Amino acid sequence: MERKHRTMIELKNILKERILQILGPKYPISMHDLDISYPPDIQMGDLALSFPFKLAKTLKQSPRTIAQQMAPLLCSLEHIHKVEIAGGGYINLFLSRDRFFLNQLEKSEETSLSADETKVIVEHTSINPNKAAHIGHLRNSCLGDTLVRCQQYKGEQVEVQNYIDDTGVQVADVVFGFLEIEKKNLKEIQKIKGRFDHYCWDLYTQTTRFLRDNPEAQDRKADILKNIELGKKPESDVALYVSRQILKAHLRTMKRLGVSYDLLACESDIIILKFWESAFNLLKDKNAAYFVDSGKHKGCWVIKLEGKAEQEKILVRSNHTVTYVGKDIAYQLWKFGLLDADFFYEPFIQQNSQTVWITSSHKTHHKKDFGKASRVYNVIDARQAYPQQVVTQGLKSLKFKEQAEKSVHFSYEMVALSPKSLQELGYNVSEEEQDKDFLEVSGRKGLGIKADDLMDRLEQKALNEVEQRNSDWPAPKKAQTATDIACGALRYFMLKFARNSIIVFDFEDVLSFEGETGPYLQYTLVRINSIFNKLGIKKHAEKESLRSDILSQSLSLNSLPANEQDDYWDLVLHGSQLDEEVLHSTRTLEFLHLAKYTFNLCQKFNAYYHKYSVIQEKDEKIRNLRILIIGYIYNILQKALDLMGIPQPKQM
RNA sequence: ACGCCUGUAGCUCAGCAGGAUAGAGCGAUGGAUUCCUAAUCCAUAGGUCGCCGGUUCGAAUCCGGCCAGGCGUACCA
Repeated sequence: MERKHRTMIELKNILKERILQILGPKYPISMHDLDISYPPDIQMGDLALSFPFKLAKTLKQSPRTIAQQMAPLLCSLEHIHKVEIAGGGYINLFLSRDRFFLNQLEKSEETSLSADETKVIVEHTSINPNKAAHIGHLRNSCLGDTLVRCQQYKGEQVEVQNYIDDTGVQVADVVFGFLEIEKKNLKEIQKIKGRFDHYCWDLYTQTTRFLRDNPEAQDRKADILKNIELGKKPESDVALYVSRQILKAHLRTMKRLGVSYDLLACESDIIILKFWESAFNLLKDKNAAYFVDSGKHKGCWVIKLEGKAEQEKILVRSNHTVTYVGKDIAYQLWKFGLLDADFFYEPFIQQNSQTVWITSSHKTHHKKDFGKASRVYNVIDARQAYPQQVVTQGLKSLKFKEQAEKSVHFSYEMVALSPKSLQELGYNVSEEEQDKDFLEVSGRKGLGIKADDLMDRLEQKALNEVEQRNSDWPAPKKAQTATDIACGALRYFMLKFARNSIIVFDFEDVLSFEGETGPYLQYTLVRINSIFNKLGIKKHAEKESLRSDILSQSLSLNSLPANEQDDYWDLVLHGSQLDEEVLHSTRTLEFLHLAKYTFNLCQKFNAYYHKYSVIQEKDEKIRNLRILIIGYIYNILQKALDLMGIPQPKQM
């Protein structure tokens, strides 16, 4: 009986099983050898088998000879209409094109992926709530949000958390600035007009400078930090106000990118609810943490790093305060449901139709079930690899082996600034800095590009482009389209690089809407939309009914002109690989695969679009086939853009 | 000093669980607008895959060494 495949992944699995059945009894071949890849050129075949190379040694025959013996046996494979030997010993398979395409069209709404976990937590964004978000934070959120979308697409239940360090040193700095430099009380702070996060951006820089020039003020700052932790007024009230205001600003910024969260987990609640005490008890019980009574760490509680002789990391300082890593171990334990402590929750804001929850230290009437994940991703930049390793070590030392393995530091490199872009921003670049390839973004120094400023600039540029092309549109439509394009441009930009590639920020690159960019992808979708519009089809239901009309007729790609057949087939084949790319991206945590796949699909489509007209085509069979392929690509493209969080304007 | 990462076209980057002729965008040059929107498409030029050695039928990809750059190794986060 014929087995239907929903996607290329499934077809490959079906083929692998069958090949193993056929060749297994005669040759020493395993599932592992049976990797099915793609030939470099569609003329050479649709799928490629390279296992003859792997068998050459054991069989003491040339790969080509082996391929020649095997090829005839594979001719009977379902879905395959031709087998060829190529190169030094490849076996290339040609699919039955009509059958494959019809199968794809029938099953286009399904995926072949499935969940592996009971619950996945992704923590991302986690910006210190003391200043405006900058481009480095945007990279974090774009990567994190794409991970979330891909995991959901795969079928996982995903919970998105954003960690709010509302009692940390950075918040204390700004509180110091307000109280000691500006001499403002809470009421006066509340009266500040304009973008509060941008105000604090400057104040933070000013404070850093002040503290550098006035070392004696450090005592007062330490005092502030302590009072924030202890909940003493007025410092703690100011800290709370500042951190909540900035948090709201961050959420607004991220909303512009289509990024949202399920839970905002606050460090202040971790402290009040004594998460650390619970974790500390566990660590002490199992001798995972121990007290040091001599040497440079005298008086501290530390944890040992596995495999690294003499390496220990401080969890509790000699003044009895807990380090960030210590609190993070407690938080990580809680995420896995391993801690004998829990938060309370209350709604923080409504975003679209979704409630964003925040932790609370007071009992509330809301019954929520956050945490208890079976896998956790922490989206944190590469410079924090070491503390992240300590967090995982905490789990390991407590013998939570499985959880340690499923604690993933989703690491990515920073966004840096070129000396050139710094000059564009009006900074004085020193000679020493001039010679560097890039300079690190520094919130402390105020060195960086604020996320909102960049978004504003992108939107302005997009608006100019929209004006040029569609001057007759109503203003709100122009504005919305510009917003969509700006978001698409930024999100694609953040995804197109490998994680461990440092992005040296350049305005020209980000502001580009041509070539390998988000707007290129959006434009491709707009073009397809436009064809449907001209065909008089605007609604999804109309598209579906046209599709089923066409599908009810007997169709064959052979009806297409000879030169078109391969171009058409190339689109079909490429389009079928979305799930494979999502899986690949999710496994490697490299979403550039998905990005580049989508870009590639658009390139192929745009070339096709240019060569073959749908509306002008007189031959009904050909026209129908073209309608099918553009609808097919449209669906795939929509899914791909959704996964990357790239908005889909109807026109542009 | 140790640990991790990076070095591929003029520039920015893919490709690295070994596999067919090393790709894309930008930039450069030359073309396409009786058009389903040129935010597009087509063509041309451009490479010692940092260097040396090793493993292999086969190395940009794996291993070792060297060179260059970055990041990290806080009682910061």
